[in-house]
Amino acid sequence: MESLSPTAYVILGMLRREQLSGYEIKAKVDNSTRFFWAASYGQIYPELKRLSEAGLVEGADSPTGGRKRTVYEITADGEEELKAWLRQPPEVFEMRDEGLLKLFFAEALPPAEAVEIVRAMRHYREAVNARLREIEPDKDEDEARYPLVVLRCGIEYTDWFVDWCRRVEEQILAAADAEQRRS
Amino acid sequence: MESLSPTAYVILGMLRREQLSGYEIKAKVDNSTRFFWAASYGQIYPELKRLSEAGLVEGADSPTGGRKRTVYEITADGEEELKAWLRQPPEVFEMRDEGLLKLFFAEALPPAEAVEIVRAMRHYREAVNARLREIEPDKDEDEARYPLVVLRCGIEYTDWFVDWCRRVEEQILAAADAEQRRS
DNA sequence: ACAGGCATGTAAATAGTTACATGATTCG
DNA sequence: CGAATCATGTAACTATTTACATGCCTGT
Repeated sequence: MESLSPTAYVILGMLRREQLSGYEIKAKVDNSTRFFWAASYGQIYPELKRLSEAGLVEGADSPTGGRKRTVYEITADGEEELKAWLRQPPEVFEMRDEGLLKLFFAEALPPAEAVEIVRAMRHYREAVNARLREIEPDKDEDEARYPLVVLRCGIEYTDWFVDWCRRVEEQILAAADAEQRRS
Repeated sequence: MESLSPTAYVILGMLRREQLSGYEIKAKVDNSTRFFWAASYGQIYPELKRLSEAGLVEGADSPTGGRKRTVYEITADGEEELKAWLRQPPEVFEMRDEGLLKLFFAEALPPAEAVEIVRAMRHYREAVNARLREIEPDKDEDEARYPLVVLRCGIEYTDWFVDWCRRVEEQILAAADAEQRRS
């Protein structure tokens, strides 16, 4: 069998706990894994079709009133595929942070403008932190142990990042001050 | 003017400090921004051509012996373009971490296997941390202030992440223990 | 002589986002 | 009634990686 796209496993993982429609999967992803693994409709719907053809999920019509709707359920094969993937060591660790990239090149700007880059980075992380803290109390400790562990990772990470930004902001301003006094 | 691809700015940023060939740009990226902004040959060479056509960089033949080689230099327009970009608030903050994704779904595995996911994550971050610490002493404090700030961000981040992994590993094993004793 | 690094480039494949089209239902 | 949300899907675009092809130079 051809290997599955990484996004396929997000779908299998989500379906392992409950039956969901494509629309609901997208909503779940946006509220949880999105911060370290996003997925768009453009991937979810075609992928559901492929998984269905491969026999890893099964769809059933389940209209809400007259609105047509297909809910998917994971099959035994799907669950095996998911577990086999979980047992492989993770390989993708990617980060694309435009803020860090700009800061890296910030020598091209005066300190007062360089510090703005870090401030923008901090504001973004503060917003994410607030968003994650909103989600936290919803989770039931027992029912969602690992999702909660991961969520708290996000909170702790953004806490650390915000603190780092604050320190760097001060550092840049202090260095600029010292330089000005020297001249 | 059409807006530039994000990778174009990596090139402009690198060329602002010194003239470089495409090959050298790739090497620089691999030793610095790669951890938060990668670029491959497949992007660098075509992008250099485009930037050259747009007048933001200028290439000059500079063969090493009989081996042909083109070094690029940033133009005044290129520098303006770079600064204008640096002044825009950063927008891309993406992360794709297969380890966190697997951990999120780890309920499908027994704790002894779930903990392996976290261990793999830790080993990866430990390796990155070691790599960054190797690079650190090379940097001259004054000549590369911002690159050093960013590098130390990477070290601190991986330090934090490794510590988080250790704590989660213990937590998972402790929970598994408690559950076993209960039955 | 040959391995490894320097050097440039392209083609194909894969990934992923965005925008759009369609239409039903629910809530205020 | 209109806006928001539920629901499914596709097309076009952008980004990016991987693999390959080519060939020179340096050190062993």
